[in-house]
Amino acid sequence: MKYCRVAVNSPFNDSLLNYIQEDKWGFAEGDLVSVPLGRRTIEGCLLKTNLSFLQLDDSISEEKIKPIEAFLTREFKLSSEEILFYQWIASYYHYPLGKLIFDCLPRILKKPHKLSAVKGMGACPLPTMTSGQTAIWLKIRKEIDGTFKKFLLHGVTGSGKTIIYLNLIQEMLLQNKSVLFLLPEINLTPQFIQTFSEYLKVDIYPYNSSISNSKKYEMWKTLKNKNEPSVIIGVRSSIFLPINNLGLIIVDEEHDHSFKQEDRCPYNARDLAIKKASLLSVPVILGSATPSVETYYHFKTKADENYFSLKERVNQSKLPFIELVDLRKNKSYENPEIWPFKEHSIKKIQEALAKNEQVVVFVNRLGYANYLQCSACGYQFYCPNCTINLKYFHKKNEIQCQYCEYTDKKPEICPQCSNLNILQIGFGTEKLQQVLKKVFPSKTIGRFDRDDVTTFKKLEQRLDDFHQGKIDVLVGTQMLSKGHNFKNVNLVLIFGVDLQLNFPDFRSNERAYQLLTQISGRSGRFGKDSEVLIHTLAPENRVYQYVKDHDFNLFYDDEIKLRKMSKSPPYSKIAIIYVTSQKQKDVIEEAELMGDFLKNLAEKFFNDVVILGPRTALIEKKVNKYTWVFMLRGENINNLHNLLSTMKKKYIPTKRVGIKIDVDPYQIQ
DNA sequence: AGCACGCCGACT
DNA sequence: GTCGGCGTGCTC
Repeated sequence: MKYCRVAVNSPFNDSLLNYIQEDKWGFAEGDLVSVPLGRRTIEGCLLKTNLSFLQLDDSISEEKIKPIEAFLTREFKLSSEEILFYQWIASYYHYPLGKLIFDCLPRILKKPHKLSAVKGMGACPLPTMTSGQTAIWLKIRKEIDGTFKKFLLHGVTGSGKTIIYLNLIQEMLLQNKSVLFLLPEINLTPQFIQTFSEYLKVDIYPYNSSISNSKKYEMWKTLKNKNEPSVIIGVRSSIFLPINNLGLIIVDEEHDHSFKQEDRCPYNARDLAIKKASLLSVPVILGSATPSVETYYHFKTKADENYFSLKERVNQSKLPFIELVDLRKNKSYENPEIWPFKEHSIKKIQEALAKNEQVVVFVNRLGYANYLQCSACGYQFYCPNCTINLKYFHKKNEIQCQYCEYTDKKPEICPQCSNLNILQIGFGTEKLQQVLKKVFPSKTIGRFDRDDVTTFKKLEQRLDDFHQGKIDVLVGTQMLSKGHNFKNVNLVLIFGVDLQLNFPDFRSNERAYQLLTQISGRSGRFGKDSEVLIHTLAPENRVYQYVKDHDFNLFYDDEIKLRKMSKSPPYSKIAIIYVTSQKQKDVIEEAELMGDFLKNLAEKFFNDVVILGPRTALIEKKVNKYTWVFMLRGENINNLHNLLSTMKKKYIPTKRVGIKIDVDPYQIQ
């Protein structure tokens, strides 16, 4: 009897099960099959075939093993490189291999669909580069020789990183190799599709959540076999696309947290890009105006020769002048009509609009008021399903939870003391938009957040309207901050970053610095004197000063000292364990037991690993599920990994709780 | 993760 | 009686 090892789409036994391999099928490694599990049939991928019973490493009795049922498809299978890639990810993130594979693959379809790529025109010759750009291009070009190498392109906002990418991509295409271009969010796709198709004469494939499953499936099949070079512009999940003749991976905005997947397997696509490049022996280029502290540290201490920086903007434009608007001053007179704007900020907007320029207003919060509170008794309106305040939306006249579906009508009276005066605390995009509408009734004030821009189509439309000047002031969240090239914006206003700085997390300074620099970068990209107004209650905070001075190095030097002192990454590795259940009692009990187990294990075998917790998650209850967390920090990566795998193998929960491991977490929830 | 089984209280 | 909520055990 022949057996095989199958990674199945079920968490049972860490997704690795054994099945009988009947000769009639002609199965091989990488084949996608359907297998029986209990009373149902699930998907599986063959990892090892032609094994004898003795070669199965599990202790399992022979009579339990059932035969594989059939092929899922015969027109698609995983290559050995893909399996190696998935195996590495599964072990690094402590996630079941079979679950990972079927999380990543598109749904296998029976009937084929038509796939259309964007046909690159290649009509224009590449724009001439500045001497700085040329120098970097020549150096990287010389280094790209079909081996694994990584490069960091650190160029200030508006320094023209894209032109360098374009030249390198063209170089690859001439060698008949394809290029994978990763960007953090779907938002940036239209812009890059447009630029790339203008200059490159190849098929360009966008890959993101707006692509239907059938298109995704066709893309996987096509790219697996395609010999002509092409360019794929994709979000994080495109790192799994099997590209036949891949020659280069570019990760633009490498610092961006959108590369980190939070649900299912919590991978970071930037780190996977580096891993994939090394497995395939191809170069990888990371680009950013605000590199992550860890990336920068790596290049500065280990690969300085592959670090390249662009310190000047192109188009004769200068970096914007940054003014810190102190919200604490002039407490004596606040104009309630324009709150939270200051007279000064309104005047600045007025001046910009008078010059027929456009303005971007950033606030990292949705809605009208962040929460409501009774002025008499202090009662706050909480979500019944989550430990969070309900947000107030003015136009809908509702209070809403941001984690679950819960909504209620705006209360007119305090349910606790019947007081009629309910205060609106904090502000979001809707509020700023409304204030500006009142102040500038003849202007168009647009909004750009996930409350207002719900589909990719609307997103394209809204951006297009702004580019064409149909919107004068655009008020938006994070969505607005990344990589956009607005030609007529020379004034940007920023609100609410103080909150980010107060986040209890070792990355809060870094996040705030990146956010401020990126949004500021939307101002004055096309050769004018430009300005940014940052509204803050803490202008003396050093992060604001570094942003004001456009000084990455000072920020970094300061931050890396803090990291060293607190033994945070890059001086250590971090993992988080989340314990969840509908029952608070179960979560606490289980977390206590797991804590004892982990601390005991660390003490005996992994001395350098520090275990913090258990404590409640930042938001303890979300959609009626309670979460408690541990943070594990170790200087030796192997010890941290061994501790996690030992826990997974040996620890038997006494309660029915969910356990999730997050290696290299981005934010500690 | 599903799915079944079996135990219990509530409802006509 | 029997419907359904949920605790528990099992799946190569």
